[in-house]
Amino acid sequence: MAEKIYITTAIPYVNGVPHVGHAMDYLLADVCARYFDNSRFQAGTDEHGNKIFQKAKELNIPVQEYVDNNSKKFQDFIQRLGVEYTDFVRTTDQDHEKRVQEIWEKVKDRIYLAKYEGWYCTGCERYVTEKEYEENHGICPDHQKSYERLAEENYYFRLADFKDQIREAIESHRMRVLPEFREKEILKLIEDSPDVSISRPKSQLTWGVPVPGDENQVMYVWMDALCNYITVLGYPDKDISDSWPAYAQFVGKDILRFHAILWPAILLALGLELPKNIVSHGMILANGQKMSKSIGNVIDPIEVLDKHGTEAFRYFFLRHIDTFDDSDFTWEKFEDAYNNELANDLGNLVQRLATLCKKNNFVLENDDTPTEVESQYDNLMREFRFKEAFDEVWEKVQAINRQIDEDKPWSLAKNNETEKLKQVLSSEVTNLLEATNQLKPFLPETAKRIEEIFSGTIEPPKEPLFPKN
RNA sequence: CGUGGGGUAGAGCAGCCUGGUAGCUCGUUUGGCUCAUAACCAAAAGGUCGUUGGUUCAAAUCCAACCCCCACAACCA
Repeated sequence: MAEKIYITTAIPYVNGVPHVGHAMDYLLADVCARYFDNSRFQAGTDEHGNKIFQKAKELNIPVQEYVDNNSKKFQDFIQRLGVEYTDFVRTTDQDHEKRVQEIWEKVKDRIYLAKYEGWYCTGCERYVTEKEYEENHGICPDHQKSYERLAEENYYFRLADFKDQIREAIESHRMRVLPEFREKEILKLIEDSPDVSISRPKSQLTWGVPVPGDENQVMYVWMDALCNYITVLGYPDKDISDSWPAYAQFVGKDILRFHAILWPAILLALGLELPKNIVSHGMILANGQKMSKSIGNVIDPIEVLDKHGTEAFRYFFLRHIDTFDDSDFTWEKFEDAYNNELANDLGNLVQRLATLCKKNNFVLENDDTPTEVESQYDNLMREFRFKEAFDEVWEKVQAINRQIDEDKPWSLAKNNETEKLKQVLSSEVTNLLEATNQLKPFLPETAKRIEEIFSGTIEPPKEPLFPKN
């Protein structure tokens, strides 16, 4: 058996409930994993940091209990998306914490202690950039407080040591950054990326992994969270060479820079190979606007799932949300896609074709799986252009509707042209099964149902695949 | 002079890198069919391709300038 293809998703910060945007990582990774069915699939949750610590305090529950609950919510969410992972990592796992500390020790010669000075908001409990400071005229808009000039000691990671190697890896496509326009962005960004602060004084951050050998410092998010991709495999205790380097790492564009610059630097420091592909997707907008709690336009993915189910959810987010770029979600678009495409194009096609087969006692004779031919579909899938690949599948579905209209099997039946009728139905069903095969990574349950319907005695489903409301 | 993306039919988008009759989906109008979830198929209407200039036999596509929108800018997916 060939080695497994390792696929990863970003680990969400569990200071809230699953957001519709989280779904993109999982869905894209799942499509990829299902396409190369021999894959190892990581998912997880990021559970350290002040926001979580405070949130738990506000709710007056122990922090560990709080993150346990929230992590569970994400696991349930992933399951409801029909996404099947093989490994789940939590940054509060003991194994993870221990391994991150070991990793820290291994890259110690790339880490140095330095003073950080900047404008700090005691309300937000964070430093702001010079620019933000100027734009807000020195006053935090969220808390109406003046920023304070503070200084503290942080450990920094010597990113500068690896810039050339990383740039070379990206340019040579040894490590691909997708899509292309993001690659350009990252290549520009590398130039003036400063060393990254990877710890905080304990006085400021308690809920985190202690820095080994310095009881006054706690690891800040990056070291802790990014390393999940290898700690979950067992690094450094275990040999991870059957999974690492990852074939594809899926991330949102907002955290691409950390995955395409800092993360490779850490890997290089460890002497590990770089991932083959880093695939970034866009944000989901609501009516063209960024979703935010203050505007109140947040789409709750659970509501969408409750209303329309897993398959419809996957359909919309994989075909009508661009694989790489920002896209708009509106209920109207969702419902149009459901009715016009899932119900009318595909659902109705299955229904009419199954009925035609049944009425004419047609059974597919050689249920050999359709011959797999290298096609545009495969090219697109391998380039992670899932939406376009999905379009390709849909074109096939629509072509079968056209074919049935042209063949007019009902007339053939009326005129007793049984041979021709058999031929025509056979071709139509075969085409549908071919399309179904390609549908599998996107809509696995639907594909399974269609295959069941057309195997053996063909019986149209009593309940339509996608009932209209 | 921060970085990147975008401005193409009523809406949403593709085409631009590798110039050569302006395309897709939805919506609208009309016709066809009856196997099907009032579904399916066909045809039609609808565009100064942000603005101005340049290169060229030829520009949505290349170049220059400008106008407008959006995202990112050390943790709000």
